[in-house]
Amino acid sequence: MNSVVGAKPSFKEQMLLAREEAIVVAVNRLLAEKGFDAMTVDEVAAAVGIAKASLYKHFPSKEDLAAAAMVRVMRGARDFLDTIAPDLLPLEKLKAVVRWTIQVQLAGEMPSLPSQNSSLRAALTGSRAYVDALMEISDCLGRWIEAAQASGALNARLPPIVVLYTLYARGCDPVLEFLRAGGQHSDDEIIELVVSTCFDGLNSR
Amino acid sequence: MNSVVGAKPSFKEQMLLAREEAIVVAVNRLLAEKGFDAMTVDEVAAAVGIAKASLYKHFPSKEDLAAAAMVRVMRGARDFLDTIAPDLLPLEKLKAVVRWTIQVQLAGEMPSLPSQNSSLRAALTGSRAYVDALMEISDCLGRWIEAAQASGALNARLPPIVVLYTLYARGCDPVLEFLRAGGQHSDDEIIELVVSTCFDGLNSR
DNA sequence: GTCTATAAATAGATAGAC
DNA sequence: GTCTATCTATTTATAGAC
Repeated sequence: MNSVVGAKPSFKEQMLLAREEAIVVAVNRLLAEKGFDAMTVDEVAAAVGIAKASLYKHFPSKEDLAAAAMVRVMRGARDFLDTIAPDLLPLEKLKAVVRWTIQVQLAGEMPSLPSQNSSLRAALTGSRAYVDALMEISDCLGRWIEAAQASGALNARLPPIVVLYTLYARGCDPVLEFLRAGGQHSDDEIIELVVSTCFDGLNSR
Repeated sequence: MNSVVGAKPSFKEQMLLAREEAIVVAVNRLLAEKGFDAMTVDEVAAAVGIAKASLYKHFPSKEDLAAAAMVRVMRGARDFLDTIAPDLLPLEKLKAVVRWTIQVQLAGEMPSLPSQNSSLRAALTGSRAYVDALMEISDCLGRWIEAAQASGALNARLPPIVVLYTLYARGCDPVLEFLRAGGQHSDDEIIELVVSTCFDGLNSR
């Protein structure tokens, strides 16, 4: 009974998890590069170096592959939140999150999913791991947002949900690729420019 | 020789143009609803009410259909720019453009194209009408941006190209659909919230 | 679990009659 | 130009041997 939660995984189970991790990493990269619709299961199999039929032994559908990649990203985000110094001001915590999000995108590791695809939405909302991670993240960010608004660091006239969505939207910001394609700015410059426009806006002060 | 530029179109030619306009309108709506990859040519044919083969008599490929829809949108944007009162302050002109962009999106008339699809990019960059309209728009917005920066209304430390891309990005802002799905805000409220976060940022002043 | 081979469905595009 | 019918390629997914 090594599959019990908390029990030490057997060697075989470790190999299985390592293989599935390799699959999810490949899916993650392909989702970032081409998006869900353009990514094919054949490409995933080729990238991992196994047969397509073997893929389907691990994940029952293309949607589940994408969901697993999203779970990985969400858990990475949640883990990052835990590394943020607790003594930072709430506003600085939020800026750190946005910087991290942009870095993931620039590293080619941010999956891009079509927001309207219903079968994909079903796979995501049906994934306990995904929903849980997303809720943890939203709760944490929500607390920081309210604290920042209470202290006057964030515009208190904006509904917190608007702030939250605006931060989430930095994770799929097309400005990044445009700026990168222009070739006029380094990645660090791009990060600071986007953080600036996000928090300070375009107006001068 | 009624196809000469400026000549009065014959009745037949008017019918042809009207039919193609109906096609492009349907494509525009489907592109806004489902995106390029998820939209099928069969759906377009069904929406217009003609056979798929007939579609291909008007447009040689799916990419050309999407390009025609984009040309329509770009020309609409360019025409809107011309309606903006010349005596407005540059900053107000830019805000008016963002409001218009958001309204188009909320009306379900903003095509969503995958930014990485190369065959689609080729069709767009190969369309004289598209490139011309895009350049006219960028030139106009660029002038307003520089004027707003010169007058101190816009943050002059931001490269104008960053401002331009940030404005363009409002055309595919996922915040809109999130807020709409939440059901807590009217369209007018959503517009003002997004305009506010775009120009004023999230920080308080 | 991994493989080869193949099924089943779908999509973009075309042939040819009218 | 419009239609029906079809082609061709691709894609998700599975069967069955090992």
